[in-house]
Amino acid sequence: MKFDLQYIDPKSNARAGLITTDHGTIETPIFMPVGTVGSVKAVHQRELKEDIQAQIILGNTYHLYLRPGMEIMEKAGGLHQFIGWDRPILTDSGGFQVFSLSHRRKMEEEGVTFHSHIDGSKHLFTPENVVEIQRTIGSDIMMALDECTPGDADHNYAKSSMELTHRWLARGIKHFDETEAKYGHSQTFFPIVQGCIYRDLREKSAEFIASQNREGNAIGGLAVGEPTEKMYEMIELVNTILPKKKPRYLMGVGTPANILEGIERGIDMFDCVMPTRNGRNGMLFTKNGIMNMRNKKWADDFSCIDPDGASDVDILYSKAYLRHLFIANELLALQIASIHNLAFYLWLVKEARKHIISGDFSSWKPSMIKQISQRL
RNA sequence: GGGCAGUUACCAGAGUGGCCAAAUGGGGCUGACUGUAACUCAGCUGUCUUUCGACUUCGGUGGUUCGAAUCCAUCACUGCCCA
Repeated sequence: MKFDLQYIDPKSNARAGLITTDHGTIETPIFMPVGTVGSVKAVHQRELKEDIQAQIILGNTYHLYLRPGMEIMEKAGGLHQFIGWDRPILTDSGGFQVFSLSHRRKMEEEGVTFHSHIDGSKHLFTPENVVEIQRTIGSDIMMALDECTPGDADHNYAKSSMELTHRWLARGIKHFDETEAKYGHSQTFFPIVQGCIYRDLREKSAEFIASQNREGNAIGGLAVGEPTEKMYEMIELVNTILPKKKPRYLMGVGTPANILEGIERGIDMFDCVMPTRNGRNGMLFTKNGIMNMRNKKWADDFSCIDPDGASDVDILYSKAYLRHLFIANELLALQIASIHNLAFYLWLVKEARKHIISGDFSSWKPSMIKQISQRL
């Protein structure tokens, strides 16, 4: 993997760059659609490429390990082959599942023991076997096993959780460096900053992560219940420490506004389930604000979904029709909403990149945030 | 013409003397959703009131009773069966 930092906004920490992988180049800042189980829910690969213009998507170690399992994954020749996607893939390590399925797990020095949400069977993730699994998946960018510290953790818990994440990281890196990619394309390994909302911990974690000298770095444990302002404060702090010449990935974030604020603070990569999940639940993000498509007010609004929309579905279908599809529980509603929202997210980061390059990001951002935050 | 069953909120449908403004589903309205156990979840859905609460309801009318959606009479309507 290679990162070229192309432009830095004169008035903020926003940057534009290029990440090059064996599966192609990614223009940053970028939003990465989440395809947990090897599918961006309700969206075809063709739509991902043509309508949404996704440059990289996510997969998830935890989910793919449980199903279809690594035997099938290896026989398939890796995730790219398996799902018919020839662009880059990033895989999360399962650290977030350790957090979100917390009532079914046990953290230990060795790793995390958890029960499958599918059949209840017991499994162990270690920093090493998670690297192994991601070797088998064949993701271009793999993530270290971490504990995603809850946003309301106290300092003591956050500190020991962070220290465990750091010890796991050392083991993960060692294993990564001792093993090889399986399918002929190269892989890289990102460590993850933790530390909850505590400045001293975030600083310490960012320094430790930076010292590992990997090709890119991630910030985790944010947007997990802490106040939004705290999140911005932590991003700002961590990015003063993480190296400028390497991509920075803010994990799991967020709303369109969160993303612009993140870009301003020097983040290059984002992923979030929000455009797809909220889309499936009837919420549309547009340049002019947020719409709940189940609301009655759209029932006889025959104007197109979004006249300024970034994808064909925005012009092809009316608000009234999309509302009808949601109320009638039709699958097409989920497809249209997912395509629209993802296309909007990708449009937003592309637009941000343009303004970084043209040098007026700082004046463009606040007006954009104001516009997209309205409720329609 | 005779017999039987039924009529409950937007719909379906429980409730068969007080704990009933009335279960449950559906439908409707409004929210929530941030490294996806999520086409999910929550609230509201007779009227008035911010709440407490008050008021009007269970086909119509008239009774019985301290008290009726629930019991009785009668009328209307619906379904099924027999002529």
